[in-house]
Amino acid sequence: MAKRRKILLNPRKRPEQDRSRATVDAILEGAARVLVTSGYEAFTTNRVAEKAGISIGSLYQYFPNKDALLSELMRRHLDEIERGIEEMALLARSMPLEELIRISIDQNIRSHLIEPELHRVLSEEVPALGSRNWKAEYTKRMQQRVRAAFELRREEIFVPDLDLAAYVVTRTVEAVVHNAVVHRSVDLKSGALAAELARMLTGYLTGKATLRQKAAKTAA
Amino acid sequence: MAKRRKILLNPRKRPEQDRSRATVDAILEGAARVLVTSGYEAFTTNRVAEKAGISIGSLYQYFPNKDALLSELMRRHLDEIERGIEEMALLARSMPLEELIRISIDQNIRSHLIEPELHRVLSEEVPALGSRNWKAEYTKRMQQRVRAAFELRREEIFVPDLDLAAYVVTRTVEAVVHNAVVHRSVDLKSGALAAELARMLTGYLTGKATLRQKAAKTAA
DNA sequence: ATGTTATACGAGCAAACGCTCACATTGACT
DNA sequence: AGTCAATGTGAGCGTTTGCTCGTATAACAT
Repeated sequence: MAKRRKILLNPRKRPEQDRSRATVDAILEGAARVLVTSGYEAFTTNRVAEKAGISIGSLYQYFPNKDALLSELMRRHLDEIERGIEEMALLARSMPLEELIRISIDQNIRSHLIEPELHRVLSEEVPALGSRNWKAEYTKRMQQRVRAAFELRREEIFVPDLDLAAYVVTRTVEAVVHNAVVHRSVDLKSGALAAELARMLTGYLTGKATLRQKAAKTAA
Repeated sequence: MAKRRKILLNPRKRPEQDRSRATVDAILEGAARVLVTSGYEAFTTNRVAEKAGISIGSLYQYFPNKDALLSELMRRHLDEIERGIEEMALLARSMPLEELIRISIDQNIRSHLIEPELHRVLSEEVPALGSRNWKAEYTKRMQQRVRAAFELRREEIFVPDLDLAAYVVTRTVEAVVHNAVVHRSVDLKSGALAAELARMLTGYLTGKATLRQKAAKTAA
C-alpha cells in the first residue's frame, strides 16, 4: 500500500461537461455501494472504480486521493441529513417545547433511516479524516441549533446551563437512536422508544414530571 | 499487505516460563503504546514489536495474527473496566434507586478515566473484530446487569418495559460520559454533568420530578 | 477537415505490510 | 558437560494497494 498523501482533499479538476459530472456521480455512487455491501475494509480505489463502471484513472482525475473521495461522500451524506433537519426546524419554530422535542426525535430517526447501512459504516468504520472533519462540524452545528431553540423557550426550561443541556440532549438522542436504528437493537415501529425518550428529555428540561398517556404534567 | 487470516484468535503457544510471560506482557504494553501515541492507522505488527523491544518473530509466537493481538488487548481493557463495575455493584446492592444511579454514573466516569486515549482508540478507531466481539458482549452484559438492578427495585420504577428502560439508560450514560471524557467536550471536575445526568435518569425512571439542590421530590 | 481541449482508459510501479522460516540463544534437567 | 525443549531473532517473501502516466477517444471550435 503506497503511503497516502493526506494533503489535498479538493477535486483535482472541476467537471465542466455533463459527461464528467455523470462520472463523478457514478464514482460517489460506486463508493457508497462498496461501503454498504462490503464495509470499509474492502473500500479500495480500484474496487470503487470497478463498481462505478469507470477506470481507476478517471477516479483520480476528480479526486486527488482516497480520503478526498471519502470526505466528499461524507459531506454529501451529512448535507442530506441536515437539509431534512432544516425543513423541520422551520416548521417547529413556534411549537411548545414538548412538541419540539418529540418532533426532533422523529426527525432524527428519519435521518438515520435514509441509508442506514451507509450511515453505520460512515460513522463507525470510516476513520476520522484529517483535514476536514465534517462529522465534528455537523455535530457542533446541531448542538448550537438546539441551544438556540432552548434560548427561545428560556422560561420553560429549568436547567440553568443551556450549553450543558444542549450537550446532554443532543448526545442522548443521537446515541439512543443511532444504536436502535443501525444495529436494530430496539423496535422502532411501535414508537415506544421515541415516546420514552421524549418523556425523559421533557422531564429533564422542564424539571416537571411527565407521565405517560397524554402526558399529565404536574407542577413540582 | 498480505491478506490477513482472521481465523484463529487464540495464542499459538502457551507461555510456560516467566521469560515468555514477560514477553507477552511487553507485546501488549507495546501495542497499547502504539495505539495511544499514534492511533490505529500506525498500528502495524512490526511497529508494535519495535516499541515492545522484542522481535517480530516473538510476537508471532504468541499471537497468530494482528487481530488476535488487538482482540486480547481489547479483552484485557474491558476486563479491567468490568472489575471496577463489579466492585461497585456489590457496594450498591441495597442502595435506593437514586443513589444507585448517581454511583453508577460516577463509576462509568472512572472507567473512562483509566486510560482515556487507549479507550478512545479502541472504541472509535479499531474496527470490529470478526470472531469474538468483546465490546458487544460487554455491552450486552452491562444492559442485563442494569435490567436486573431495576428488577430489584420494581416498585420504584415507573417505566413499564424494563428492557427498554435498561437500553435507554445504558446507552445514554455511555454516550454522554464517553464523549465528555475522551473528547474533553465538557468539564467533568465540577460534577455538574454527572448531577444533570443523574437527575434526568432518576426523573425518567421514577416518573417523578427531581429538582436540583438536594433533589426535592414531589409525587405527581 | 483540422486542431484543441476535455475526458477516459488501464497496465504497472513503488511502497507498505502481514507473516514465515531457518537459525541463534537461553534455561532446565540430567 | 551435554542434551533438549523453550524462547528469541530479523531478513525478506508474497501480496496488496494507492496512485501515475502514456495513450486513446470524444466533444467542441473554427
